[in-house]
Amino acid sequence: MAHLEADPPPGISRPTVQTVAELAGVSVASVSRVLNGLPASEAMTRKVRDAVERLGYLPDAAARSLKAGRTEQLAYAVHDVGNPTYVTVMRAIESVTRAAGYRLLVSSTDADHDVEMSLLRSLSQRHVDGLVISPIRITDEHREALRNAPVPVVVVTGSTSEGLGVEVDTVTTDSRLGVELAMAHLVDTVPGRMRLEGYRNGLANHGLPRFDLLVETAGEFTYAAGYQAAQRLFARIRPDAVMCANDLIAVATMRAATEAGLRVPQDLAIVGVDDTELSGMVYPSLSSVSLGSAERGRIAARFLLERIKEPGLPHRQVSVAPRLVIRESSAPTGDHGSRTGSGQEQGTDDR
Amino acid sequence: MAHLEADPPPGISRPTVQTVAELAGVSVASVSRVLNGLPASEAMTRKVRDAVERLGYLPDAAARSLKAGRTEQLAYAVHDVGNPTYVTVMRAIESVTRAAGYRLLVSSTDADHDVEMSLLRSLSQRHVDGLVISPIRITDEHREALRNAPVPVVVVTGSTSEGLGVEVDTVTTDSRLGVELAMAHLVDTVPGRMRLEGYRNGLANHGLPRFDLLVETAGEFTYAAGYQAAQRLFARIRPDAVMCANDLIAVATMRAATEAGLRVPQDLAIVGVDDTELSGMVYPSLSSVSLGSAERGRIAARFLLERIKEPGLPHRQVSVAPRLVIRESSAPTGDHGSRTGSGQEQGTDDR
DNA sequence: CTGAAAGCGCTAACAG
DNA sequence: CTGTTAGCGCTTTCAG
Repeated sequence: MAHLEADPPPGISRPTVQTVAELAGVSVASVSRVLNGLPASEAMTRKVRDAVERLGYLPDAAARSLKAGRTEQLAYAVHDVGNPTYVTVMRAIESVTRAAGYRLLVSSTDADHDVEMSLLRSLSQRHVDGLVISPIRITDEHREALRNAPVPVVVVTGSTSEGLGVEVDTVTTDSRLGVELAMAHLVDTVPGRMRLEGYRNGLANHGLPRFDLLVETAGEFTYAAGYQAAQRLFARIRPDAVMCANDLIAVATMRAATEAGLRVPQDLAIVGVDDTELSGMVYPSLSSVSLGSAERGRIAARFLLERIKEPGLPHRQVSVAPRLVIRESSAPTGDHGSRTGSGQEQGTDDR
Repeated sequence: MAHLEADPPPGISRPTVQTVAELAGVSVASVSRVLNGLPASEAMTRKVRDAVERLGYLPDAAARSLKAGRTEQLAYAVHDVGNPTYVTVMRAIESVTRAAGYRLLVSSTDADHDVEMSLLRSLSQRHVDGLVISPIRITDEHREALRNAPVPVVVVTGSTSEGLGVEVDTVTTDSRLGVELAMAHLVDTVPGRMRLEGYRNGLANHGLPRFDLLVETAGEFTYAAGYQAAQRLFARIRPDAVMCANDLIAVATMRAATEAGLRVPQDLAIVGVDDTELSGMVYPSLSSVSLGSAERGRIAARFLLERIKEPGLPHRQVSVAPRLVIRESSAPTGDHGSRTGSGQEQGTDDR
């Protein structure tokens, strides 16, 4: 790589303010002014725009950022872009930040811890003006990186933050409460199928004794893992209801149930968590605990923008209330279908 | 958490190489060398690392990019991050580019043309070293922007490129051929349900006369649009098979069919397009035309990396062969369930 | 209203 | 092996 004057093989190096200024016969300062909409004479403006047009000039973002100290970009770092939960959060963040003139970049770490850390570090190295991150769990390394981050960071999680241990803005939700809502619903609205007393006692005495197999999938919130766990479960017992850790697992459980000869919801009620777009698409549609993804995203975005504007702000931690969205998969009556289901969201779009 | 000298809230500016050099009692050049792993003495290395540690120093990406001319970042611009097709492409791009040491940023334009253009322009302003874009359709503005782009761009589309009209690397697939495969499959494997002769004639004479209602949804490749179109369709006729423009629409059609009292596949065969992750999740699982998303992503990534390395390369356009993946929704026999379906991908993971 | 000039933070020659 | 120095491309005082 002979580096010398760059590498303009067939091409002369791309134009700079310099080039534009020369072609326009004005100073670089004037070019900059025109480009940034600062006061300039009619003639000047025309000359500069002309030159810009002719050269196909585009300002260099790196140089501009260096000087300005801002990039006009924000980032959202997630484990898995494919997960519908993050999609909902992301859309919310984006709509808020875009309105404020920022571009949102999404970066996926694919559940790799090292990648996540390197991302957290490098993205915050002023490639962006701020960062929203949805980590699965917070390690000491995270804490360290968050503390050092030269740009504002907001953490969005789906589960209650167990006292993050760092001073950061945090938006969480009480997923435990959400699951409780779902449990109450299952117990109350699906009577006759469930041995209520034993169930309640079991819950009280040993935690969730009949869910041990599903617990095996913890940490792997994927369709595949859910499907296998559900198969194992149905090979052993025929439960009356299954509470799944997320929608992907719930949908997988629905399939496994059908294959095992269980009808949903007549024989088996199923509830998922996250209230993703998926829940309204499957048949029967899936009851799910909404963790307020859209709302969390919106709040996170607002927090981030506010902190960018005013870095000294005290750190805030809010928790969004979970909400149970009942659909066909746990409908009280065996009759599901045209009555309940259009497959569309009913009411607010706040997932 | 008093952090020593970090955390100057009302704040002294963040540390620079300058600061580090002073604290370490060495020159800025030495700091840079140590940080970039260039030859340095043991003692020097220690001193610098020490100072870096104490200051919590992180290099400024903008400055580095400005100097180096590279950002080590690539971007993938899509209309809708929520669409599973793009997710597959994205994963493929990322795994290739990450191996080459680049970070991938995803940017969603939410089907907004203006946003897409502004994104295309600004992202390519050297915020990234290269760009993959999946536009829905190419306008003159696109052509203009692509022509001017100061960084390499690769276009990935799902449909055959109608001669893009610009010199760019392009990765497409012959979706028309894909649909033909699906049509042949539907006609051949679902006999007895279909009035073959009339159907074939109809195809030959008038295009796809019985699909007019679905055609209404063109341009809106969403679940909601698909659901409504399917409802309209089933209110008018009871088709033997429906070929849907993508998986989202197909899944919506499945629900509408069920609600209309049509069993899938016994009464109605359904085939989607894109072979997304969704296709294996729904019940019955969805037959779908694979447009080779993963492969397209991989090729696009390779093209981009190669062009970054060697800008003078001639522009390439490749087309990936489509492939029909038959699942339950169009299974030849009315018997579906445990036989066909695990809900898992069978064979290659090449969507 | 416009031009000259001083850097933003970093890397890469070039000397020493 | 280490320090000095000249910019990368742009914005922004400060004079004119």
